[in-house]
Amino acid sequence: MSIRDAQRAAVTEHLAGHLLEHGLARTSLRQLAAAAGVSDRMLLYYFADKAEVLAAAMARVAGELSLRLAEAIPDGTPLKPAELVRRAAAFTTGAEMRRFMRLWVEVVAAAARGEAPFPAIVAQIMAGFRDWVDHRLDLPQGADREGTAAAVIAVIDGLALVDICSADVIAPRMAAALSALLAE
Amino acid sequence: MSIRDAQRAAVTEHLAGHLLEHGLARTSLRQLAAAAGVSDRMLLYYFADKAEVLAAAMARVAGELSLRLAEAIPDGTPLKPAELVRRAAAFTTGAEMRRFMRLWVEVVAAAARGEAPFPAIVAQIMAGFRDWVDHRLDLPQGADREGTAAAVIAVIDGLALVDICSADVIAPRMAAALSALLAE
DNA sequence: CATCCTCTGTAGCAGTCGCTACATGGTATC
DNA sequence: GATACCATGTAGCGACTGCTACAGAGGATG
Repeated sequence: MSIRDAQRAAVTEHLAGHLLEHGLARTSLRQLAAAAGVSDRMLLYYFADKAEVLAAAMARVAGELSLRLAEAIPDGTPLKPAELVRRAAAFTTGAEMRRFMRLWVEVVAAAARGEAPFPAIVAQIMAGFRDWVDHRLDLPQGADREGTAAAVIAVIDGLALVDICSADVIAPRMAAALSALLAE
Repeated sequence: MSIRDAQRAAVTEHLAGHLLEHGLARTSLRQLAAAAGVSDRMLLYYFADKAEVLAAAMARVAGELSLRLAEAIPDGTPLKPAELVRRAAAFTTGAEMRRFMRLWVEVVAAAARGEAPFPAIVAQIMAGFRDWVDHRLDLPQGADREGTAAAVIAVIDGLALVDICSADVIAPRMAAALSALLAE
């Protein structure tokens, strides 16, 4: 592996950490470079442009997220939707996962604004979510798997959205109340 | 009313429309001024600074949103949480309300980023949502009203979040699947 | 008529943005 | 040793950002 490739990997890791810590708040090239401990000039030597920088960092974040999701709820035994929502909600509202979810909401908003490279990133991560849910969903024949998977994701993401804009810690109470609302 | 106040009101209305149409994508002072049909110089004559411009426009949007919510589901007879979610979801995923919800998600993300004046705006709108839900919620004694209200809001917002980053129209299927997941 | 205040256009400031031209030291290859 | 390429720093470009200084037009008031 060339020096360039090694640096590229190291920088990507630092940037992923920076994004998880600060969200999309400090993402000018100069700020990203400072966070990664290199010059902005070198950032654009390792990557073609800013979009590629962010795409690489977000791909890394998505990889970590994917690992944790798979680890938190293995795909051995399918779960009824309500139970899947309960367990996923308990996981994603946990202290460690909040920064992932917060960044995710910010990235979705950036994608909605059409800001490159976020639309493509969001499409990819969202496909990953759908797969994750689909592999863990126990649904009767004839049910709308795709619609149900989307609904499960919506509930999880909704909890994150409300969580990041609430001053006090409301997530556990939301999750509990939600659990009571679900069938079975 | 002075010319300044009249212009201020007219400009605010144009800006609210601009935000609803384009989200937070085109919100530099010069772009906002062009959308309102005035010069950027005048925008800063009518308002103190950019934060006040956005705050005024968002207040107007919030007012419209509030009117429509109150109109869509009057607060005469309280509803069970599941039924409230169903009816609210059916309303907010409608074609006309999507732009409101999309803007809302973007504003929440901006607030999460700490970008003035969005944190204050989000706190205010969120309080309005909580009130709206609270006045329409039929809950047994002893239940966690605040937590349940937050959960209802989370579900609604989650549908919006998934909706704005989905290429095809998935909202109705999500809403239907969600309805099936809810108790009763 | 003189003076003041409200309104508005012109021009531009200082800062940040993404990105690039250029030079240079080092290393590998011939 | 000559040549070519990799890696990196310096410096800065042009565009855009939020915002402001200044001047002038026009009407109201003395």
